[in-house]
Amino acid sequence: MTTLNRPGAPDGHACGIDTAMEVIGGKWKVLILWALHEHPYRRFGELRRLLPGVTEKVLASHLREMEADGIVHRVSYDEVPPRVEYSLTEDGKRLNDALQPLAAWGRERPTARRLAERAG
Amino acid sequence: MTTLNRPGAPDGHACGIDTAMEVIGGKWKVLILWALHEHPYRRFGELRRLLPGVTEKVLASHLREMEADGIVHRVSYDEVPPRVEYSLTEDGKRLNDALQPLAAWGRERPTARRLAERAG
DNA sequence: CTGCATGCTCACCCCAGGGTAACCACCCAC
DNA sequence: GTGGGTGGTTACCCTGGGGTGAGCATGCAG
Repeated sequence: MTTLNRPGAPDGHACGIDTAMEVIGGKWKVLILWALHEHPYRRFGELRRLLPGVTEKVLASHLREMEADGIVHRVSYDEVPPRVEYSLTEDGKRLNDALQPLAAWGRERPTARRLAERAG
Repeated sequence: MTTLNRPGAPDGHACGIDTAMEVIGGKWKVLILWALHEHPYRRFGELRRLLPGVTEKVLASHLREMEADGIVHRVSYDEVPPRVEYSLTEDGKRLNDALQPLAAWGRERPTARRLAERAG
């Protein structure tokens, strides 16, 4: 069971966060989202270069899932060499917007304790 | 490397989302956050009952990490039987607030494609 | 003495998600 | 014919996060 198995949340709330968490649950998904937000209409290789450390396999599978989730749009041009362009859908843009407060929280937070712990 | 290994994000943005994602990265953390938001000052056992499916081990370790991250506050009363109360810190409350747009996105989203796919 | 209730810890196992690397089909430049 | 660049796929391996179940310290009710 990879989903959060809650037909009704703790006390009846639909909550919705778990839905969102599933969609952005991959290791690189928020970064892909962010990259596509900053650089609309990128090709596979460009995205790969924008995300140092990601492997082709993982990038491909993440993009595929995000496409299935309707947050990225994929356009394949029938050329040689092949060209594919990825962009955010409207829903993806809204997701990105919804992530901004979280990003702000992350940036503002008062010197997280566990970061020190990890560094040490 | 469990962190997202980005001294500077894709193109120089600090981004901050990855920080937040680390903090809420556990399977049950957002639900704990939510539960503590709806029911402030809950005991371990109560929390457990609020999150059907979570095991003691995982709940304990998640609470521990969240405490280390400064988003939950733990108060242990020297009684018998032991009593421990968990609550959100100010930072935790802010995190919860920051999650609301995400929750809204999750609730509003137009019939996610992969949900159907999973059901089928 | 037994059981129950609390809030954990410990030892163990399992599997999915992610990493590694090779390969494919296509065409062009050399 | 060899190499490069495109956007992938396939096979395999490996780690760690989470699940399972037991145990522990304590005191009270029965």
